[in-house]
Amino acid sequence: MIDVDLNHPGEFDATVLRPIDGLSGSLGAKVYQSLLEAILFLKIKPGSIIRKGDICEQLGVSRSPVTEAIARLSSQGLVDVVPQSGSRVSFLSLPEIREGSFIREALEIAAVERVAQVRSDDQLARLTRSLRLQSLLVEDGDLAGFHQVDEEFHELLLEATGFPRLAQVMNSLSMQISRARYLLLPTPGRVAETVKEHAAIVDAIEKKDPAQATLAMRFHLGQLIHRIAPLETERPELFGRLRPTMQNDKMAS
Amino acid sequence: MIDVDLNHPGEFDATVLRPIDGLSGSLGAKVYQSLLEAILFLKIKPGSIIRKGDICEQLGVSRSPVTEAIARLSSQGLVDVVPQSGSRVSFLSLPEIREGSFIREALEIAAVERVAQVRSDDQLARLTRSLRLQSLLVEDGDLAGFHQVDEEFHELLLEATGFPRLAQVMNSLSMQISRARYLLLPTPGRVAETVKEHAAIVDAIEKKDPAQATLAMRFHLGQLIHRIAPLETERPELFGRLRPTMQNDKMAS
DNA sequence: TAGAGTTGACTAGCATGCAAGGTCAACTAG
DNA sequence: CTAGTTGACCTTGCATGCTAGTCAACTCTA
Repeated sequence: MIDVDLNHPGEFDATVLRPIDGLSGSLGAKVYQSLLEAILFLKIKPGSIIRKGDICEQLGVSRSPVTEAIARLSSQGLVDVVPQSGSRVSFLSLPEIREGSFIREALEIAAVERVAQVRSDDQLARLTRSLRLQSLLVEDGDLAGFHQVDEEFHELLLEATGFPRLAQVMNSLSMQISRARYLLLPTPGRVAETVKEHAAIVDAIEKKDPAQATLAMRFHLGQLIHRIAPLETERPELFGRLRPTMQNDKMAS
Repeated sequence: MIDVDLNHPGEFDATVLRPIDGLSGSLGAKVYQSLLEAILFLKIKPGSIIRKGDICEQLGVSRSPVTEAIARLSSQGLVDVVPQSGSRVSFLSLPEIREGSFIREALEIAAVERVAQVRSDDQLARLTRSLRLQSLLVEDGDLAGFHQVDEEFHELLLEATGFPRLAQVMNSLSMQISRARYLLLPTPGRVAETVKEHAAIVDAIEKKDPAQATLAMRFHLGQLIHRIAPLETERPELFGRLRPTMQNDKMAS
């Protein structure tokens, strides 16, 4: 009776939303950040129905900023909203994750290819420093810290292209991946390999060898999808059983 | 006196917005489409101040759907909105256009590389057909029609990857480019070259030669930025004199 | 008993009133 | 005449009442 039926996913536990007090920006932006964090860290399970009214009550705001935030999440594919009916956190979808990986690969490879050509010594130094920090964290077994620095490393690479918005774009495009990635507890063995792969990338950048950098990055990113794919059978409840009804949103960005 | 001062850009001419009657989706979606068209086709000039109240009046809707539409346009960089002050259509910015071109190049090159490997005969046939159509339109001197088919050709390529959202993503990312591209009246000489470049891409895809396809696409896309760059001096009024105050929108996607 | 039709409760979307903040111009003081 | 100040107007952002559409449960009928 209390058993969870996926067709009737219980309303999400109310207390998972971070209060918006410490956040910056407009109310809508605060609500967005709070919801985004909850969804990315899977504090709200894929498939959960979200009621605007509940969120209003929890966060102590009216429906306007909540609507704004949900619209944004919807445009990023994290929330499916059915007009006049309801909204739910989107399921994970392996096809969509593959597509996201393809896009991410395309952008990061192009970025690293460019960086290998135009890098400054200062940028190289920053990458090398990040690399040393990664080794340190691995030795200490600080997996959470490593995950953080790992993301920063990729951001550093993207910013080194001289295109400031590139990192933002990548971030908003690969949120599906971020969510899946959160499921992959980093293992000591894997992080060591990751550092090696990062080192290969930095090495190629140092030598200003675009072709080599491209190869290293391609290999590195290829690892991720191989680790994500098994999740579909391991955690089927996070993936929609049937393809999420990809309705053609006329307003889709 | 009637002369336009860029610091006081007159409100945009009211009649440029297509009525929302013939459009589909929610009211917000309709307003979005109407505004998007007006901005992309430069019916509203960059730098123009847009007042939600005016738009409400013109389209006969309330502020809610207009706000929704503008929020969306803002997230795509087509509108700059200053809280409690006003909104304006963003200026063109060569750095941003370069960044957009970089992203577009990365994605289209990756796409064509993949298509050259996994294409079906049917997909190749569609591309070839588009190519023939292009030649036809060039012979007829139908430049407007060519522009349309040109865009469809690139969409066709992206869809051939098997990633349905890729074309959408590209579209929303390269709206700055679309706007700049609209300024480049296609010339008979240029379209002929374009067809040749397209033919080179299709040829490589036919031979399933990813490396060649990549090169051909890279060359093809490289032409665009070379033609856009001079616009900054030819049409300075469309580019912000000072860098648009890229405020760090906390909600930026 | 099974199925179709109806009804009711719930949702998101829309309209509109209100408040907070910013801009600009006129006015005042030096 | 110029610089600083102040105040009114105008904008967006937020709150809230209302509308319409959807889904599910229930009832009536075959």
